[in-house]
Amino acid sequence: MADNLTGRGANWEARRRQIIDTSAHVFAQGGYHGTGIAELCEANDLGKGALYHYIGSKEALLVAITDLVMDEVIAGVDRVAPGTGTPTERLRMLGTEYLDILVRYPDHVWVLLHEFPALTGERATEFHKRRHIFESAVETIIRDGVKAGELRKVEPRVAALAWLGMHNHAYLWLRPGGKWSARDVATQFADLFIEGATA
Amino acid sequence: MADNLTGRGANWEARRRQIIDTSAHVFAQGGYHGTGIAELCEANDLGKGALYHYIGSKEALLVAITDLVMDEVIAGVDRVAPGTGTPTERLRMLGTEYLDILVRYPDHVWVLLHEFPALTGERATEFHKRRHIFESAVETIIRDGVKAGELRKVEPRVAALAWLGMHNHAYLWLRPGGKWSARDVATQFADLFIEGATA
DNA sequence: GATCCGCTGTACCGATCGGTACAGTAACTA
DNA sequence: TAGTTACTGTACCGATCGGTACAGCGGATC
Repeated sequence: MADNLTGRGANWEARRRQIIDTSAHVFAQGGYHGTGIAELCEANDLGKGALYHYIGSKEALLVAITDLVMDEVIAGVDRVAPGTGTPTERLRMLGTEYLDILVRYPDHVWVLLHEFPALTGERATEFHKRRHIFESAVETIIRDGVKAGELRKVEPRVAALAWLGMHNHAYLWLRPGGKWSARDVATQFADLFIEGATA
Repeated sequence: MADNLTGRGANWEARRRQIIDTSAHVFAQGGYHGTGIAELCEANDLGKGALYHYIGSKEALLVAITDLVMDEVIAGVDRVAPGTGTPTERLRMLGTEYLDILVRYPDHVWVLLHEFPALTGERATEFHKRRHIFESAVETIIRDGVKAGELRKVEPRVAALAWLGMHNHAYLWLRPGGKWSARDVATQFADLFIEGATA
């Protein structure tokens, strides 16, 4: 009997995941278009035949990398649903969740944020849909904060973009085992965003 | 007699600049590695011979695009030198300067922020040197603000990275003729960063 | 009118691009 | 042991890559 839907064994799944992770690292170094199939083969210590047996195509590999991150992001958004605290509390939680993903998957996130324009067709629309879920979650929380009188009358869209910019940008410098932990930085970001930097 | 140092006429200079701008737009659409020379030729309505007469090489074109932006950024930093106001005033000024550049050169900035890892050798080191000038200018202003008691005891490096993230990220959505002007957004960003979002 | 020179298109280069075909191989099953 | 199946390396595909060589063009200069 088939023990999964793909018709492939568990080994296949595990090896595929391994290839995705390794390739994410290579893409993060040289970029998607800048990295050739030959380079991926070498990094994964595989021939082209074997590689394509697992990945299907170069773009499918890119999709797998981005999906991995977006799955986590969407799960994070769900965990910070309405009713799990005040708007500012939820904003703090979401920031922590997001930076945690960023530290756990630095290469995958790098690829996601840098190369998503290379996605085509429905892969692209699917990605944009999920990104919109995340971004509008932030905006909605801020809007709720303003409505509740917890935040002053900021422009929710601009404030959300500021928040997203602060956090997204961390993919360039926040590293596991670095000087600051994801939790540290998330707290400092939240303090800055909510309280400001004024003495 | 030679009327300039390059030995090329003024027409050459003007046409070159035009090619740089057009190519920046193409790169911003398809990425540096994702765009072929043939595509650049078509966009500029030029043969390969003519194109190379002006640009020298593909990477030289990338350098020209990034230099154009960095020249402006460094000039902006110089204009906000110490003694031109309090730290918070200078931070507001720098934000306005930066977002203004971002709106005036949306394509060039896109290329800069996305493709600078493609720079090699001393072109790369030169770029990093100039980027460091900008980033440490932000950090120094914040440090001065804390020292002067104008800002609370934030971690200057993290706060600077938050500030840079907010502003850098705007290259993805801030557009000339869009809903918000660079000045509007700069003010809102500065208010958020300095005063926070709390009511 | 001859000469010169900035500029331009065309033809071409070797290398690499992403991807496919297929023959093998090793391990497991009947 | 015969057959099956998942896996893998090799050879190869046409297309495109970034870049070069060069002949020719037109307009300015003498």
